[in-house]
Amino acid sequence: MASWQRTHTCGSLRETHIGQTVTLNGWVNTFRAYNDQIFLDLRDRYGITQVVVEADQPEIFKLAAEARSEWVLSISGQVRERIIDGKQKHNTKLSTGAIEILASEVRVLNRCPTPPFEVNWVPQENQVFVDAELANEDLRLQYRFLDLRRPTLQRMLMMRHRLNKVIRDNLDVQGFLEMETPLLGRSSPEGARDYLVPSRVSIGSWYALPQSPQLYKQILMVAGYDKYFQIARCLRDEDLRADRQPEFTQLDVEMSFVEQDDIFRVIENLTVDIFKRCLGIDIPLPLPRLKYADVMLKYGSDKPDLRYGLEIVEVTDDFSQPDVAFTAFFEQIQAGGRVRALNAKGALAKLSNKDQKELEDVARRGGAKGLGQAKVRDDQVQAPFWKHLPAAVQESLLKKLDAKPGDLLLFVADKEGTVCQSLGMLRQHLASVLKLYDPNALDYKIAWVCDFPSFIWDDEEKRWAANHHPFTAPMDEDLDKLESDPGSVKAKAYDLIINGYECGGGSIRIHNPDVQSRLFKVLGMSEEQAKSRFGFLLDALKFGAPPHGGIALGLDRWAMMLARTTNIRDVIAFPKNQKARDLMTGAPAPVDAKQKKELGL
RNA sequence: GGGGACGUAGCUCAAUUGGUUAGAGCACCGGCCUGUCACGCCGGAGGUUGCGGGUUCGAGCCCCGUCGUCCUCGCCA
Repeated sequence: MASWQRTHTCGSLRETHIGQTVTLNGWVNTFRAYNDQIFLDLRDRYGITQVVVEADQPEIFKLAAEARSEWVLSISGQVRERIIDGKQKHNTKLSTGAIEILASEVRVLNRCPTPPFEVNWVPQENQVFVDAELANEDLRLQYRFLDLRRPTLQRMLMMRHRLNKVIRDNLDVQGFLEMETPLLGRSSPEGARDYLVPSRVSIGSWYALPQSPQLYKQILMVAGYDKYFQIARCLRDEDLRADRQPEFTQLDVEMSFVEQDDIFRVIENLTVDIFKRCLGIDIPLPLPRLKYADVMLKYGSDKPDLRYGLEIVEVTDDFSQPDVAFTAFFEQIQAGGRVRALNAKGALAKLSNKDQKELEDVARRGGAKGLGQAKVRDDQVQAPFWKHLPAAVQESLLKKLDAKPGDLLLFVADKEGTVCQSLGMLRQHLASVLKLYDPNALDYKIAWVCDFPSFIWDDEEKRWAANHHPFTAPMDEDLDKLESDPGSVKAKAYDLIINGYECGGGSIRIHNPDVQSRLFKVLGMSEEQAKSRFGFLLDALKFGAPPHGGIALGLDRWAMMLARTTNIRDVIAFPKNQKARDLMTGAPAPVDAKQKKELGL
């Protein structure tokens, strides 16, 4: 008796194999049973092959008749063309559809109870498989081993493999070394909440799991490994989102003797390679470089989706005119605020009254107290405040906003940050409801955002905080203003954005211990505090640190982009839910009293 | 920590807005069928409407609480 092990996969057999005796291993995708004949569609990750079992072989026919969805079978038999009475019966939905296996051997490798939800692959005319109807995500996460059999999840995880492979190939060619850094490290107070691990051999002391390999990679630069990368797991104990997991993966890159442009070149080279080899798309270089201040003004976000225009227009000057008799906006301006607007082109016809009402909720979610809406009609503009505006201002606004009949103009007056946030959210919302882009198209708008401010004012703590992180170098020309005017200091920091997602971020680091000390001082950190927290880094910087800098790409988000999903859990084999729980394993879970005692808890 | 949506058969969803015995498709079980291919046809089984309380003659539907899931704001250097 021949081995049960496969000679081919379920996606590999073609007309050229006709006549061969083969063995396939796989899961029962679907079955169609007659009295005297059974069709089994056998599935593995390569595809589906139809198996026919005839009643003239009673032993195997009986076995096949028992088989159900998701049983694991080994089928041996002859490959034959699907042809009946001289007529071809090919199934064009399957790449293996010209042939089938006439079973001479059926072995049940494992049985399976009726699955809690259907995971069978559904063939389509274009020979692509789609999912059966999706069950609730929590149920699917609980039975992740079944969910992972779905064709779309398999495709997305294979895409992720391709992404990792391209990264390793590309960076190797560019001369980078892949190096590992510790998971058990030291807590650093800046930034996100740490996941902590108690030490058994040093009761009362704790490790922290890394939020990123940031400090280690800088030390590697000091050590002379001038081109480093790592596909690194990072952990942050913060609340989750559709695009955020507590543990996530970064492509961590660091280089010595570089400035911003060098980092851009390396990552642009990699980006082109990734999109070419993962999707067959050509990304034109160089990537656009946008200034932080400009994108905040035009798009109300530091990670704008550039697939559509819909730019925000500054109209503070118009509402500041002395003869404007509209006090609500004027009061905001008096208080130092701004008035900005969006033109939702053609929205009057495209949006229902309910849709238009919802815009106000969106603006409120962004922090605005209200939303000024002006409907541009053929003969007039409908808005409560419009009549309070002088004709010249009306004309100026219509011109600046390029207003045409059928347009809906949306105004927000507030503090600058609030105006940006609410109009930024409105812009995103409008693009979606007005269908300004096709979410299913292979349309990628990638850009750098740079010229970030070094510091932002933390209103709660009443101090300056690092916008990026405290090792980010200020622009050379701003070094003088470090103490006198921290708010105006710009950083050598940059983000990489794709379709509205922040997919990477990095900076040139401070390699001069004096500058590093000055920066800690601005952040309100004393010499002693800095020493106790980052002493090893400050030491290292003293021992001949080369100028260096780097970047980290959020690989989960890259995988989302490439796989065209908005759910990060789709590109992670074993993700956690929104409460950071693993519904399959039940983690986190209580531990034994004995375990706790050993750890001094 | 705040806001929102959802929770009805194994799964996906209905239930004329508080009114008879809570329905359908898929899945499951049984029967029929030799060219199906997400086979088809006939039949069957399957429900503490997440849980607890309340209002009412009467609750899947209304109210309160609670648990769970997702989205979102804060947060995420």
